[in-house]
Amino acid sequence: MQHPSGEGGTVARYGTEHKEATRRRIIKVAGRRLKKDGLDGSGVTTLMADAGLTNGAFYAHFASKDALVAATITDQLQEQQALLRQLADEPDGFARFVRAYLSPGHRNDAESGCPSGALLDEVARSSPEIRRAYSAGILGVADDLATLMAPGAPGTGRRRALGCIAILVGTLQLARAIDDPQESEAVLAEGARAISALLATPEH
Amino acid sequence: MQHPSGEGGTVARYGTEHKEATRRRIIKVAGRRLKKDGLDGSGVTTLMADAGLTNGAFYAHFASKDALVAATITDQLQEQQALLRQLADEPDGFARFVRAYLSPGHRNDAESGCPSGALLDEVARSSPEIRRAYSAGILGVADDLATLMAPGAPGTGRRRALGCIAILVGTLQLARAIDDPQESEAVLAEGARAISALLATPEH
DNA sequence: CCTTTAGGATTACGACCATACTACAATTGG
DNA sequence: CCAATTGTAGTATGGTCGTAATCCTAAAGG
Repeated sequence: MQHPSGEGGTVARYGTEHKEATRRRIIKVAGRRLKKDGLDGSGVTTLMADAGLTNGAFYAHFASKDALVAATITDQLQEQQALLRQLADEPDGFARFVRAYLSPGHRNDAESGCPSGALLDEVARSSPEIRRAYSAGILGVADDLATLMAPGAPGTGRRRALGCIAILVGTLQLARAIDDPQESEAVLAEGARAISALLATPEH
Repeated sequence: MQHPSGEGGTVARYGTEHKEATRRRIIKVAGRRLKKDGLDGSGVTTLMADAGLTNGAFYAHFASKDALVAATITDQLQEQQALLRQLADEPDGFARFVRAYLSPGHRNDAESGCPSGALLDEVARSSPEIRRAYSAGILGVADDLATLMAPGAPGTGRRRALGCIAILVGTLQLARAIDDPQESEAVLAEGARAISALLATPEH
């Protein structure tokens, strides 16, 4: 294992970015699968098959399933952050975000939707590793959402944004769970009303 | 299977209520276990062991695990309904309910807390049988919560109550997931603010 | 151009746990 | 004391995570 006289060290036989690209592909497809079938409902074999690989290759990329879940949650929340930053450049960005979040389309497509809406109570039961990843990620999301809510005062209102996230997530989950189309859409509408009500109250 | 001449049918050798009592015991302890470890995280063997039985006896009481989960969710939501009815007789029942729901104690004790807060996103991914049980149960809860919110006008405001439930559930889940005591408590406080804001707005 | 070589993937396996089901035994009321 | 009902214990099948040995291939060097 030791190079007796050398410094050169490891020579990259594969292109340096090949492994990293594979890792990213695994994380991306795992995002969809985990949101669709849940953290406990998705097995390593299935997750790898989604990425076009077999189970054995998994542990060359991640130390454990929890490590993949943590990495995936971090990635998902960063993607959501990027979306919020993008909306910050558009007029009525916040209103458009809320409308899309509480839409029947988002309700019916958990696979490509908000990770919090799909997984929040499972995250709460998960290992510290996963909860740490979620906590750091959601605070970042909250900061960008706060900017979107009050473009004039950057850096303030993270906690108000967390309250807004709680409303959005709870509403989405309830609309998904209720097995009655009319009541489900009524829930989405009530969620939008709750957001408006929250915005109408003074900051603190 | 057909009794050729009889009406009397089955003669109960065990006290008629013995099996029913066992069934109820299973459902009660399953409520705690499922909320603690999740729907996917709890196995039939564990659930039966909690009730002091072994796995084999399970299928004398329930047709499948889904059937038990559905029965348990129905029971849990009926228990929540009973709590709300009880609070309706006391002054400031609604405010007290919200305060208890968004308390650190409830956040730290999912096992004996709200079933929606512990299981909502898993319910949304579950079989039609489970979703039906949840839907019927939560609408009952919403009706009683509506009465608690506006004691003067019974029967109205179910949808507003559903909006309130969404806020409570989302807030509780977020507070449980966040791995930072200060931010977690801030989330609980923001949830209470959101409820107040919702109450301050006109009905429709 | 061809061999060497190491990194990455495959297949196979181990130990364990899941649901579902079935004989068999224990219990208990009549 | 009988017999139905309830519970035990064990089985079947499949899925889980994680590990280990084998194979393949792409790149480096002669």
